[in-house]
Amino acid sequence: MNYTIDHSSSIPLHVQVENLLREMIRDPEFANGKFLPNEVDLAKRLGISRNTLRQATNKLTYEGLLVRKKGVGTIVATKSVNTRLMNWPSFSQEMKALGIKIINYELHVSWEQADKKIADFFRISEGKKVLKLERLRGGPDGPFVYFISYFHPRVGLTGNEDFSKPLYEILEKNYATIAQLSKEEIIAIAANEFLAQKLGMKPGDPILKRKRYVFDPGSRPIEYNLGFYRGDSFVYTIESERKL
Amino acid sequence: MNYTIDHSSSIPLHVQVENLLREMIRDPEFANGKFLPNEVDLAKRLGISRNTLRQATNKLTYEGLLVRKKGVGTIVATKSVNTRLMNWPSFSQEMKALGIKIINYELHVSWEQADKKIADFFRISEGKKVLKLERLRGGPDGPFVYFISYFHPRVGLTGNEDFSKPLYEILEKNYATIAQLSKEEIIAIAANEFLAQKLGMKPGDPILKRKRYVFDPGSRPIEYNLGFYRGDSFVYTIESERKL
DNA sequence: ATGCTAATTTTGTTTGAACATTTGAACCAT
DNA sequence: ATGGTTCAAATGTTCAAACAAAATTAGCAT
Repeated sequence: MNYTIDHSSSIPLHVQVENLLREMIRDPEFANGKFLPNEVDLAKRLGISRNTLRQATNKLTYEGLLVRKKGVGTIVATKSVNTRLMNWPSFSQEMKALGIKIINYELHVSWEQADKKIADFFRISEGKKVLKLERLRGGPDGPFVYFISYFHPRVGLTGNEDFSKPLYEILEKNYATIAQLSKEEIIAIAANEFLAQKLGMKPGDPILKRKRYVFDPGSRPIEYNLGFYRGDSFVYTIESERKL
Repeated sequence: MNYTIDHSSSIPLHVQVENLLREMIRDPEFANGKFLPNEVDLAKRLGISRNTLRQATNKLTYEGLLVRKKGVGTIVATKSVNTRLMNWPSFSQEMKALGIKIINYELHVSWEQADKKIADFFRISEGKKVLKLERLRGGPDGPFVYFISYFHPRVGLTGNEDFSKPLYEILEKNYATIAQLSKEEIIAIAANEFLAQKLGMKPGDPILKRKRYVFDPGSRPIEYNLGFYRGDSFVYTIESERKL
């Protein structure tokens, strides 16, 4: 592998090194607990000073991607420790971060009359048609989440979009609608017959139910989302900060 | 205000400066959009090199407490800008918001040897004694959550505190320890014999398990918290904002 | 073998210096 | 006034060097 940096480039060396290291630690040769070359050598190899190298590693250390230990060396943080504050990860991003390849097991698009709950949230009249998207998704070992999404008519979805692609991509690229704020509710429920069958569980098994209300930058409702996660396979991770 | 630092102390200068700056920016004189003294002057005034000062400001900048602008100066981030994430409600606050009066059904305090998991999180040696707090709490209709908390020895709890009062009150008032950041994991599990008995459910019933890692403003671990919520009665609510 | 000691390796801390880049203000010519 | 240039101030980048502190390793004495 030939990780090198460009001294004549206009972008700062420590930024180049930072990006380079981000690639490095994704590389199986270094990933997950492996040692990085020691600072003095690595700096020499890259043709930069140790300080500049540390400028980059400092940032990655803050983010929790690297763990340094005095007298020992620098290792790539194990995944469990990881999970840095991504402000609001979409499902695809969440899974990618965990190194899980997403498989769509089922995908169903339909137009449905808004019931009271949805009409209230969307602030539209009851009975108006809204797009409903149902997806059974999971990893190589089988499905582990059943999604139901309703979209506000305003976003202009036709139902003919390619929903195998990440949702945020469809919304942002094709419709310039940017989700901004979400409100969530999470509870534990027992699987009913339907969900048990979809997720490969027994009725009564624990399921994580996540309701998500999504708003655009103008605080207008754009999506109502329900997710049913297999209790044994999904870990929902949150990182939050307290107001002073 | 005579902010000074101790050159003979064993704790690194840049850490002292970092803490000093944290106080500074809470000071009304600097808080909220005010300019910090320029780097060269401030370094000189503190009797340290500019690099050491930047080591501290870098961290605060990364945390979003300071905003630096080339050619202009460094200002304290305004709170509105800094509200990058939601407030972080404690259990008491959550319940109060829902209009539920909290009742402590059981309360048990003990000292326990830290196992590997806890020792790792607290960054202490395995087997060291830590305070363990177990609480069965709920509303008028019965208990609906079982809490287990472990506290870092640093916070200095004796075990004789009045734990019927809100935790954050005990920590902030008596020990000036302010929780700042938390990491959470939520999964759905089936109730075991013990939890079913405590929460008045049947074994196998769905339970929401919440792991919470709590850090102080210096990112030092202070509490490890486990919460087991009755699936049918508790709603966990989250509000988050997306970075643009 | 066991346990202590010393050497080595590696990251941590700190300083000083030089130059680049960006911003804003002062100044000047039209 | 307007526009452009210059200058000063502030942060940004980068290097070289020295010593401190912690962890591991090697070696030595018992």
